[in-house]
Amino acid sequence: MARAATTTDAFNAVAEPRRREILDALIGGERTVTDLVEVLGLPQPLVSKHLRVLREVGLVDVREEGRQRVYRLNGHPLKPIHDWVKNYERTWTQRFDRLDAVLEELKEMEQRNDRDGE
Amino acid sequence: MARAATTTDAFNAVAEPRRREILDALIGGERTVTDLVEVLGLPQPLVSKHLRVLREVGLVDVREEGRQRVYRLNGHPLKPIHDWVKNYERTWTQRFDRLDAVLEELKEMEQRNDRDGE
DNA sequence: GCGACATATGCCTATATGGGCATATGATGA
DNA sequence: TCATCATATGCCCATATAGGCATATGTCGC
Repeated sequence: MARAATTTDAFNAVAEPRRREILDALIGGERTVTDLVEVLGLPQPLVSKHLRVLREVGLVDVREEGRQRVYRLNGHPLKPIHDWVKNYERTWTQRFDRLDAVLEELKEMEQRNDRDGE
Repeated sequence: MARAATTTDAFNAVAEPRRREILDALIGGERTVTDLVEVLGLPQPLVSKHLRVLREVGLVDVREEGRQRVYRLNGHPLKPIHDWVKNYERTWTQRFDRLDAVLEELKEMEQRNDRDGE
């Protein structure tokens, strides 16, 4: 099997830095494709392709306005990422580093006992 | 160009669900490769390969203990993900939905004025 | 109707992935 | 020394990606 499609997940869609840039640009409000092309400094077809991926995972919505398409952010699909990564927050929070060290040492001892006991 | 390597980023490394499972398993404390194989129910070579990726982006550290390798979680590389996705939290927080709607409408009006004014 | 504008799609290439399988490497205990 | 266990690597394949470029589609003003 190859890598999972970029349109599988928010996780996969957002692994691309340009796509994150697009979303970042949309935080400020709705943007036209041309707006985004200018902000990102990328060729228009490439931006359209990235937008397609974002659309397919539901991270953006489109609205037609004359000959332009206005893109709007929809962050909901990012919630799973937030929820997942939140569980690791204490790993880099200075305040918990000592506590973590102690807890992990305790767990190691338990595991070592379990292994030896079997 | 192809997609960025999985070892480029925590973003890319973590796009793989099995790799997230491995990290999740390591939250409970250090684990042996065999432990992980049992927990994930995957063939050992595959687990070793995923571990390699996680090692290369610094998400896990290894320690040799006899003929086993004991893997330990290192969440620090996840911080950029957390920091990035945090900016989108209000998108799915019910409490802010109304406010966001109003703000976005205001911004739309401004943009429309800007566009028409040019 | 027509030419300019805005956007999406198609086709092409290089790349490296996830997984399957066999095997190399290394440590252990008898 | 040798068989066994624990782990990592190598080779194979199918897949689809990001980007480049040309072009299709659709809309506007005139």
